[in-house]
Amino acid sequence: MPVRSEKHRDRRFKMTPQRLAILDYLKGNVQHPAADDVFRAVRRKYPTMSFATVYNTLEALKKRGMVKELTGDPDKKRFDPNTSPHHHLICTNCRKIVDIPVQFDLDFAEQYREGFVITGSHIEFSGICLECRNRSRA
Amino acid sequence: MPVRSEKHRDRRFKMTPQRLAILDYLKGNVQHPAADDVFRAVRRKYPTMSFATVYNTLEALKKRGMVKELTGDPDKKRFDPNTSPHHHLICTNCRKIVDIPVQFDLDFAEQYREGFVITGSHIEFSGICLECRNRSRA
DNA sequence: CTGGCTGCAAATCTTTTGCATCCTG
DNA sequence: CAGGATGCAAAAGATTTGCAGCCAG
Repeated sequence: MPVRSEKHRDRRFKMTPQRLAILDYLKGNVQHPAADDVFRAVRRKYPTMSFATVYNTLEALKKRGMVKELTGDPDKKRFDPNTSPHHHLICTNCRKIVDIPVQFDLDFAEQYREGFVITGSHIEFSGICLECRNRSRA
Repeated sequence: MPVRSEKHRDRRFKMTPQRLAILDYLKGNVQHPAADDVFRAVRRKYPTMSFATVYNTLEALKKRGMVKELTGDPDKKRFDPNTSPHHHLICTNCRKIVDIPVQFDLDFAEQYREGFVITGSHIEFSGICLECRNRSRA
C-alpha cells in the first residue's frame, strides 16, 4: 500500500461545509449514530443537507479510517467516530451502545483459522441497560 | 420465566411442511444464510413458499432459541443454526462467515459496565479468506 | 478551471405487515 | 374446529445510484 496513494486520497478530501458539519457532529459523539441520526442532526444547521451527502461522507470517512462502521445493530448501520481499539456493549432492548475500553487477549490456534488471514477482532457484549431495567420494572 | 409458558410455546409450534423444509435446510448448515438464501433454497422444493413464511419462521425459531441471528454482516440479517457457544470469523471481502469453536475469558471490570446487566458476548474476528486472497492475486 | 461534491429523486434491497384462506394439533 | 400458519401483495425502511449543477483546492 504505497504512501503516495494515501496522500492523494487525503488531498482529495474536500472540506465542504456539509462535511465539516458532519465531522463536527461526530466529534466526541458516543451515541454510535446511524446515518439517519446524522442526517437529522446536521440538517438543523444545513436544511438542504441530503441523505446522499450523509451516506457519501460516511463512506468517505470510513475509507479513510476516520469512522468505523458497527455491526451490532441488525436494523441499520451505525458509526463510531472513536477509532481507537475498543469493544462494545449493546442493550438488547433499546439498542443503546456503549464503549468498553478494555483490551483482551484473543489469540487462538491456527487450526481454527480456515485459511483466513486475520486482520482484527471486536467483541460485542450484550445486556440490558439500567434505563430499560427500570422501565420494565415500572 | 414460568415453565408453563415454555410448554405452551412449543405446543403451539406447528410443524408445517414449510417449516420442516426450512429446518431441514438449516440443519448442519454452516453457511450462515440470510433470509433470502433460505427462501431461494427452500423454494426449489416448495415453489409456493413466500418470504413472509421464511421471515416468520426464522423469527419463531429465533424466539425459541433454535437459531441465532448474526450481526456481523452489515448488509443483511444472517442466521446460525449452531446454537452452541462459539464465535465467528468473517471475510471482509466476500462476507463468508466461519465458526470459531473456541472459548475465551471475557470478564471485565464492573466499572466499565455502565449499569448494564451483561447477558452474553460474541467475538467477531475479521480477515480475508483463502479464496479472496487467491482471487486478488490472480 | 476541474474533478470531486451536493441535492434531489428514483431505484434497490431487505424486512415487515394486512388479510383472506388454509390446515395442524 | 380454533387459532396459529401461509401466500400474496403492498408498505415500510434503509441504502444506493444517476445526473445536472456547484464549488473547494
